[in-house]
Amino acid sequence: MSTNEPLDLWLLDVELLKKLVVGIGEVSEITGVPQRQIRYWEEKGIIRAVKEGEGTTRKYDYLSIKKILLVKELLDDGYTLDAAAKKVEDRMRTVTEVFKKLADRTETANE
Amino acid sequence: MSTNEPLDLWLLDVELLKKLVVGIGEVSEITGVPQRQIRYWEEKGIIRAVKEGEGTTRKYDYLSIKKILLVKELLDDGYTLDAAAKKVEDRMRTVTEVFKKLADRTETANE
DNA sequence: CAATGATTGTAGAAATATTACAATTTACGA
DNA sequence: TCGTAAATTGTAATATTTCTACAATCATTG
Repeated sequence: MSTNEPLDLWLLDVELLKKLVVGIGEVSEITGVPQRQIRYWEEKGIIRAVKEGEGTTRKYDYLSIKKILLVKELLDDGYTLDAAAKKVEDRMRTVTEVFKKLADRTETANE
Repeated sequence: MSTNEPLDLWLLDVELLKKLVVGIGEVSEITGVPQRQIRYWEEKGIIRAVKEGEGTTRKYDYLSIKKILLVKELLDDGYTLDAAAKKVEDRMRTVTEVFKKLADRTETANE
């Protein structure tokens, strides 16, 4: 399927992707979930922001945004917030695993 | 090499990746290039930020950050800023192409 | 209806980022 | 060494974005 694997790997640069954390405003724009709601979900322990220190602003990484999108989807499907959270948890486990594997692969391949 | 291609593709979600734009502070942290310098490079037309409207803050996407990292590397190697910019331009052309291909692939595979 | 879950509103303060003007440093050929 | 253009850096005043905290509003269901 892939005819140029090395370039693909270079392009992905999962290490960089992991560092890409965006502000709540952006996340809201991207996902369509209001800032207020995102903070609320965080309050409830469903989402976790990457705080970089005390008295700073929230930052969200790729996986968190993915998670927010999933929760939103499930809510639209009629799930309860807690139920959605639980279901998403399972899904994220798999994703995170693949993410790690991918990271390992590119880590050794990229330099 | 990849034993679980569908999941990999789902994980990548290039569409999402394209929307991931981060503030200049983050970019500075990630790349190690001072904010001031990033703005300067932009002034010179080497970097391009994704402004989301008039009178708003700068945002940078994955490829821009990649670019900043490349420029920085070349500068450290003794290149002139203009020379570095030119060299990076070539490299980015390839990257952008692959990026597009990747996007096409996942676009059709993900929903 | 009452109670719980989920969301939304907002003021005032804190954190981040912007612009614009200017100074400083570096590299290098005359 | 001097001049000069390139490159970087400093910063004050202003603008934008985000934070917290307290509270109100809907919706669902027993």
